[in-house]
Amino acid sequence: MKSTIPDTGVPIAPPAGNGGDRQEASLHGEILLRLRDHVVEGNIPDGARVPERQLCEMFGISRTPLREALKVLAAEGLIELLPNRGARVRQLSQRDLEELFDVMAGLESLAGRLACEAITDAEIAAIEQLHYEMYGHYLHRDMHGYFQTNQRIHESIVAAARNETLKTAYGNFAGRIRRVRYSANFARKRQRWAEAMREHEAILDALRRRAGSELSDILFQHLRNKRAAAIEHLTEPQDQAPAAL
Amino acid sequence: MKSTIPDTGVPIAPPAGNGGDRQEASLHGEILLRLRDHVVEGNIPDGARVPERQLCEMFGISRTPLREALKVLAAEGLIELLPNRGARVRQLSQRDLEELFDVMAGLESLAGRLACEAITDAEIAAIEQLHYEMYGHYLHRDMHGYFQTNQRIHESIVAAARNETLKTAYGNFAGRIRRVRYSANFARKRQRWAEAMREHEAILDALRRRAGSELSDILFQHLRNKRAAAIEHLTEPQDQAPAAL
DNA sequence: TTTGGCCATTTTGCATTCATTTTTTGTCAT
DNA sequence: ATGACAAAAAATGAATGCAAAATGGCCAAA
Repeated sequence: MKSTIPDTGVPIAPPAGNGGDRQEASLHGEILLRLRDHVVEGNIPDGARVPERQLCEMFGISRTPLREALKVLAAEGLIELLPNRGARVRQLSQRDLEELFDVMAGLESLAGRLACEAITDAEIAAIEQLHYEMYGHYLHRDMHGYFQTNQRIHESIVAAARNETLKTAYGNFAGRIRRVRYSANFARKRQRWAEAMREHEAILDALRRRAGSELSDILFQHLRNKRAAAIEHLTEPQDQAPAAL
Repeated sequence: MKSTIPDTGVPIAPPAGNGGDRQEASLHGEILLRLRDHVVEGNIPDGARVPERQLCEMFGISRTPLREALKVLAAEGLIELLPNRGARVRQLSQRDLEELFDVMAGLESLAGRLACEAITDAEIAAIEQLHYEMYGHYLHRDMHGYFQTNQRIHESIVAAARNETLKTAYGNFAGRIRRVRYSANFARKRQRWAEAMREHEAILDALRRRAGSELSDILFQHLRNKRAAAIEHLTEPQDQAPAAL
């Protein structure tokens, strides 16, 4: 029996308006963006098989552009392609996470070093602004606000490095660990939280003095501590994390 | 066109790396490796249009797997895909090169830091061995040998970092600037060469003492100097550009 | 009840085909 | 002769078709 392919009702938002730099003329590019988001946002359970046909119906396209997008996502490390057995959302082992966090640490460390070479007073002022905003969230115990502002600070440092290649690579790696990164900040160890605030003070201080090498060290250590918190949080997820296995 | 791929019994490629795997079961994977090599080795002039048909004939396959490989190479940054106008070998501007060198510097810097955490005495001894070998090439003014050994030293440091994710990323970026990197070492400024040797002494020294932060700084500066030499060499290539390899 | 093999169905991988878009070419007018 | 315009040719983007492999079900035998 031939199941009629629903070519009319596309359940997922079509191109529509795009905010930012996300726009692709071709269909495969469009699919790539949407599929990447779909995966990063965690709509597919870890390690689950994802039949092409299902994704095709979901996006209302044929298999060719979808398969092209899958190949790219596999190259990015978001999914893995098993020969003749389809695509799976890549299951990140604890070791994978440790490695990813370290690479992120290296990239942010680099970003800090480069930022000190070129950052303007205005940019520093903007980051200071974010810092105080984040401090406010900290005082109010506003986890979500803290997380958001924290992200923006780190992104500001990366932007201040004035290196598009670095920025792109940073974005790629960040995408791979987005969910974990979020929960890492949610580790409700108040002590770690206060520690992170102090580290951010040191970051700001080094940035003001344009002390590249020093900032590099501080950022690396900061990310290393975040990594420890994340791993710790994942190792004992009895708290409230979804079992997922 | 029968695939006739010998069943090596390799069911699943290790999920650790994605770009560095040296063998693929599927045709598109095979093509990806061959095409990447083809591009990296410079068989296609910079910025030249590359008709799909031509590549298809070259590899003896149809367009589908080839196009999949092209998408991946574009995602890696080796080529660029112009909408409805085909693939071009990506032309690297001077700014692109500067950025790439800086990212490489950041990754090696990270590698050095991580290596200090886990490197064994045997590994250090091996690197020392390479170092003296390289010194021999330096004394004999053997550029090619020097380049090769130099590469192996840096790769050994990356390997000692024990981070497959880092290793893969490093390999990707290294591929993008392979030719330039080579010619960078060919800059026949004797002064720079001697300087590089001294820097390598310092690298080895810091590595012996497992001084991670210090090694991180040295490696970054070392790559920065290499970057300067490369850019300088490219800016005035009237000298003797090693165009044809 | 469990285990192993056989066959139907589904899914993947690649080739081929179809529809646009781009590029080239040929003709005509200035 | 040169430039503009139109049609032909070619290339790209996407869809479809087909063979091989994998998945799952079924039944027989231990």
